[in-house]
Amino acid sequence: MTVEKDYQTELTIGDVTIDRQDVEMLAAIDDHGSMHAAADALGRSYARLQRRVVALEDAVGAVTERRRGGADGGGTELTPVARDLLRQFERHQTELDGVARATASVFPGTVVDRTGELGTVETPVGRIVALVPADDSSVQVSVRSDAVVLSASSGSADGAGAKEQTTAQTSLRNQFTGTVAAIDAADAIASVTLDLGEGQSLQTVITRTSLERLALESGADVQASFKATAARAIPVAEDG
Amino acid sequence: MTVEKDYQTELTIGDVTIDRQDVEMLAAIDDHGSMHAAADALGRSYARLQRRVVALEDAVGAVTERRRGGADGGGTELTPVARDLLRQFERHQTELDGVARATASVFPGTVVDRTGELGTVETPVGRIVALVPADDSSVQVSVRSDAVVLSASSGSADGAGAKEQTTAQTSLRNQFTGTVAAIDAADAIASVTLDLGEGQSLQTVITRTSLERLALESGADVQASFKATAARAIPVAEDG
DNA sequence: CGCCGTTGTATCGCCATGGACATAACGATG
DNA sequence: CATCGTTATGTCCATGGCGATACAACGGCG
Repeated sequence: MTVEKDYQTELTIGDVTIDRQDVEMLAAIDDHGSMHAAADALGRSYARLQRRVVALEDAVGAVTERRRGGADGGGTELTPVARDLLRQFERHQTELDGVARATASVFPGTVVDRTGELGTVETPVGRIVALVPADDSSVQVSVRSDAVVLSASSGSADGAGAKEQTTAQTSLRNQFTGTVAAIDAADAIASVTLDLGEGQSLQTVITRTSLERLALESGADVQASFKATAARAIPVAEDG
Repeated sequence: MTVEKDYQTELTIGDVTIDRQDVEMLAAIDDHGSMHAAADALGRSYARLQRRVVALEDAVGAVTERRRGGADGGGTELTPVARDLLRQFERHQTELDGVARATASVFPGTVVDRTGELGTVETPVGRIVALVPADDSSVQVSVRSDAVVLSASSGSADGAGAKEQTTAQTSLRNQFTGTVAAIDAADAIASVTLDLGEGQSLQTVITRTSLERLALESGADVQASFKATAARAIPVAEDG
């Protein structure tokens, strides 16, 4: 039994919420130039569609310019407001698509310190500074794989010295060293799995160019860094 | 007229989708120990709630253990499967909450090169290597503020040399220099707005500790870096 | 063995959603 | 002025979601 994480995007303006169906409706009107043709194309009833357009305009303002009469009988065109709405919806959706599809690595831990939204979480692989939401002590820290920065661990300077230096001049608060456990390279993007020890692994997505530039290969040592604001702690229930 | 970006999280298992209402229902059953009490607490009808539980079990499997009879008349308890569902839903939601609340900076541009999912986008502030979805040339590049790494620009080495060196040993493909335009510091987290020139700005969220460590103040020069896999290009309609 | 409070199940009715259909208004064109 | 295809609006009806109610089944307990 597989569980699919899903979501429905929508835009709320005042007291109406525009969902995917509304967006498809507006797009169809834009495509066909009339509400009748749009309703026909969508397999919906004209009456319902027209009512919805009126409802939207009541709440949002002028969304369409509707003409009736004339040689062609009239027609309906979208206003810039409507096009802007379509753009915003599209962008909202693709943004969520992007972040929702991205894989994440999860580390169990306990919150040992807290300052405002920020906290320090004790995990098997060390302490992670992350965003901690409410007042929970038992949490899971989730790190999106597109937020993890890899850097060569075998540079000229090595060990704690290099680490100190790097953290001192960037805003990367979390830094771990690990060995490359697996590389899954596609055309332009490669997924790299790091073994951090203690049975914990960290997933990263980097470009193939970076993969080659860092000369990564299975078993190699690398440093993985990520910002505290990219790590999010999620409360976990105490029971099993 | 403000537009609120919103979304409804849900879990899809087979042919049923569990939405927030279902989750609240299960949680109420867990709280009160019986479906009657849960329906009462939620202000819903018992019949409807009971039907929903049956429907869920038809699709998901044993979600509750329902006993009838006995001194107390019986009761309903959640199975570990149900608790696991609740956890998954909660985690899914907080994950989306986290990334959806995060602000993002947007740069208009055109795709000038493409390799698989990856592409190079020409923007007013320079070229950005980003994930480009479909075959569009006119795009907007969106960079989440929690994915931007700041580093001191006024280090010992300066200019192109330092830039080359940094990019060579990390997986950060995009690097820009800018001046701090605004700092909005909260308890533990600060929002930093960079001016990249050409009327473009880049927003970043960093910890207050990093803010102090980098000695950032308005007008200071900093280097902002982000991974190509953290930048997403979104197609934009050609018309206005 | 009856009591009790719960779970199971069926049925009715209300109401919102939405399609099907009819009718009017509109305005350029012939 | 009639035509024509569209918009605008109202009415009817089917469907589904959901509350309300009723009744049976259950099983420990007094």
